[in-house]
Amino acid sequence: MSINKLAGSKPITNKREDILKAALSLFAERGYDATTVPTIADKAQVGAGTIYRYFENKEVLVNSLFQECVRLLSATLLTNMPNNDRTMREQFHHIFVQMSQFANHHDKALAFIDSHSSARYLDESSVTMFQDFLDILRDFIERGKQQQIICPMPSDVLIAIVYGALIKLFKVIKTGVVEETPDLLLAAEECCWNAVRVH
Amino acid sequence: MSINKLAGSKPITNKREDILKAALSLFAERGYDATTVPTIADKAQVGAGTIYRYFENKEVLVNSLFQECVRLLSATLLTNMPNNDRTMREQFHHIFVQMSQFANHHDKALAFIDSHSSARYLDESSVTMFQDFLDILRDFIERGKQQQIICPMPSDVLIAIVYGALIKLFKVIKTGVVEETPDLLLAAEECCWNAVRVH
Amino acid sequence: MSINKLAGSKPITNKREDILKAALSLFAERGYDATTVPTIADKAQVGAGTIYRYFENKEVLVNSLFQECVRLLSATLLTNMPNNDRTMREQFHHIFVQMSQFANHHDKALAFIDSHSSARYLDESSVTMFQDFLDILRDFIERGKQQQIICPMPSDVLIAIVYGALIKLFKVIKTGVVEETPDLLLAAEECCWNAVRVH
Amino acid sequence: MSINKLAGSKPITNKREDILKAALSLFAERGYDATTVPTIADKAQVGAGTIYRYFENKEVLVNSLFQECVRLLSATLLTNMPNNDRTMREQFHHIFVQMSQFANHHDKALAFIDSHSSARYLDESSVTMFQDFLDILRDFIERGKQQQIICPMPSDVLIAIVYGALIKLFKVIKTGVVEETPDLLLAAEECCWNAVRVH
DNA sequence: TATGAATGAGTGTTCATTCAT
DNA sequence: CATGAATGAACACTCATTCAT
Repeated sequence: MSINKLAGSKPITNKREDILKAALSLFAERGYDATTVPTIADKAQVGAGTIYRYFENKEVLVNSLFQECVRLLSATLLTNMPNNDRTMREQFHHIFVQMSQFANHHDKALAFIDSHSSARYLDESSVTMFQDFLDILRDFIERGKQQQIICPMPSDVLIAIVYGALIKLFKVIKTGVVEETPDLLLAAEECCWNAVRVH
Repeated sequence: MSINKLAGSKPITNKREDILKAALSLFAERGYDATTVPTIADKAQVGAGTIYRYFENKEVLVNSLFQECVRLLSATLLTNMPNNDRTMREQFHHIFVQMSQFANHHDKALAFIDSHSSARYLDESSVTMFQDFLDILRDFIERGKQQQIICPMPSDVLIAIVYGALIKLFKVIKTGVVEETPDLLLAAEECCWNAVRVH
Repeated sequence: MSINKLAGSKPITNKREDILKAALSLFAERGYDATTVPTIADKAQVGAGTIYRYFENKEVLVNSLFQECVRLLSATLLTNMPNNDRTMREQFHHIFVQMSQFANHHDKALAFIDSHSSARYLDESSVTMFQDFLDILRDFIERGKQQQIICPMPSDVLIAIVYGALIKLFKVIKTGVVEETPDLLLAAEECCWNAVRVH
Repeated sequence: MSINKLAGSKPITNKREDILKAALSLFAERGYDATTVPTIADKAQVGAGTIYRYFENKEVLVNSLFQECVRLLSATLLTNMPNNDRTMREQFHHIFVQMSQFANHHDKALAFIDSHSSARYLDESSVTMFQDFLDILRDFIERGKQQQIICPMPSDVLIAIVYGALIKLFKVIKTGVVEETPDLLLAAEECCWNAVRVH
């Protein structure tokens, strides 16, 4: 029996996961079109043909990966999300902290999501899932507007501002240009909050 | 005399411009790697070989285009830039308005610049030119910090927040999801300003 | 077990060999620049991409082929080369006979070697290997000069004369313009020997 | 009036000659297929289109050049050719000397002729003209055989031997590997003569 | 007459995908 | 299940040739 198997259980190394991890890293760094399937196979330490056992083709792979990343991001945002008897500011703090955690724990996932979120090869399911993620922000924004704590502007505009700011913020932190300290994060969070709150 | 010529001047239809325009549109929409040279040629209504009379290869083309776009964006930002005896808020208004104008007048240039600004095929000159653009924002930010009008945070972080917000903001406006009205722009400008100013 | 396999051995049809054989035929007949890679692939009965699994590019292919041909020619010349206690004439007989055998057994190799031996795309290794072949002739010539059996002239000149004569001789025989008989070969050998020996 | 024109006469610089000269140099050095028409135009200092005023296409150009070179070589060989009351040896001396002169006076013509004499793009007229040149050697050889001064072998074989030797000989001299002195030429001539004469 | 910008068919090469093992 | 050799369509790029000037 293979050393990789325990009787009746899953293999210790999961090839599907290896492939997704390799693809994430490469898609995030070079983009979908500049990443070849054999390169993914090399990085995942599997044969090129093996990728086609788990994903019908390259487009299915990128959609699977996108959905997995977005699902995880949404799940992260929703984890322990304070309910509505907490202040909007506390809820925003939660969003910011969870985004930050996601950026830290899933190395290139945020960059991958952002750079691929309007790609021509995303299928309906991927687009929907990304909208579902944005809807988490939208819900927050709209509740804030109802409570007259967040600016009375079209939600899409407010989402764009805060999402755009967060994406570039975590990107610049990731590059190491600035040191990530608790104080810095708190200050940046305050900036983003100031962008959307009523003054 | 040909209708295409004015005495002593260049031809009215400039193939180099046609190629750049077609490339901008395609690179912005599909990305560099997914855009084929023949497709650019078709859209520019020139032969495929003609592109190589004007640009040594595809990489030179994308760099030329990138530099031309960034140069124009920087020039737009600097046009009639109020000098330092105007308030920071007035200066920010100028930046915001000029960015908005650029987004309106140069259809896909902002999206192209943002999605290609950290591409592996950008040459040193392109990278420098993009840094020069960011330095316009940086100068503004740093003068604001000196005057204690802008938050005392690392400039790179503040640039990321405001640049990220602006990029996604003009993108969502461009898509037509929200109607671009003077009031909306003023409100959005205020949001972005609130993100970075001292409270 | 497949008919194409013998236990522990390579497949009976070797694609690398097929490609080299097809390339030899085409390069010899039409030259390097007039031979397209797809044409080689067709003749070798492989896909165009397959050639690039075995050779990095067309230049590597032509160099590999050149080296293989020259190595084989040198090996043929050196096979059973009589040692120095045989007369120069006997040694020359051996050279002539082996060249003739090579021309007969390796259909277009001699023409290919000659027409490509000063090509701009030959790499250092190919050039060296061809010099090594010429050095076999040079060694012979110089031993002959020492023994005052071969004309006291610059070796390069003598090599040119005898190599030039042999090349065109085997080419005309190959074309079938003249019938190759043992007598003809012996007479031609005598001609070539007379060109360089002392009278 | 142009400085290049004298009333009623030909232009001082003849573009057709310039093109042929440039083509000879490039074809001899890199071969027909590796030489581009624009490169010839550059070297000839004419526009690319100009070449097509003088030659219908690239194949017509190479055939015209080939024929001009071979015609000149034949003419050189026949110049002052001693008639039949001179000895065969004297006639061979003439052939050798004239070939040597041709190699010296027409820089790359001999290399060009040899490397292109069996090219697929030569037309009937070119092939005939090259045969006519070989027939000069053939006539000499056959007269020598009749007089039992030259070996009683197929003329094609003897031609191959002496022509092959001469080609490589003048090539090695041209490269400058050996210094061309009158003595060297006389000795080399003797070698070539020994190859074909009866012993 | 001479030009060289423009062309598009054809080149060398890559890569998503298949399938025999 | 897993593989990677093999494929051929599609790519970036070149160049013989044309034609408006």
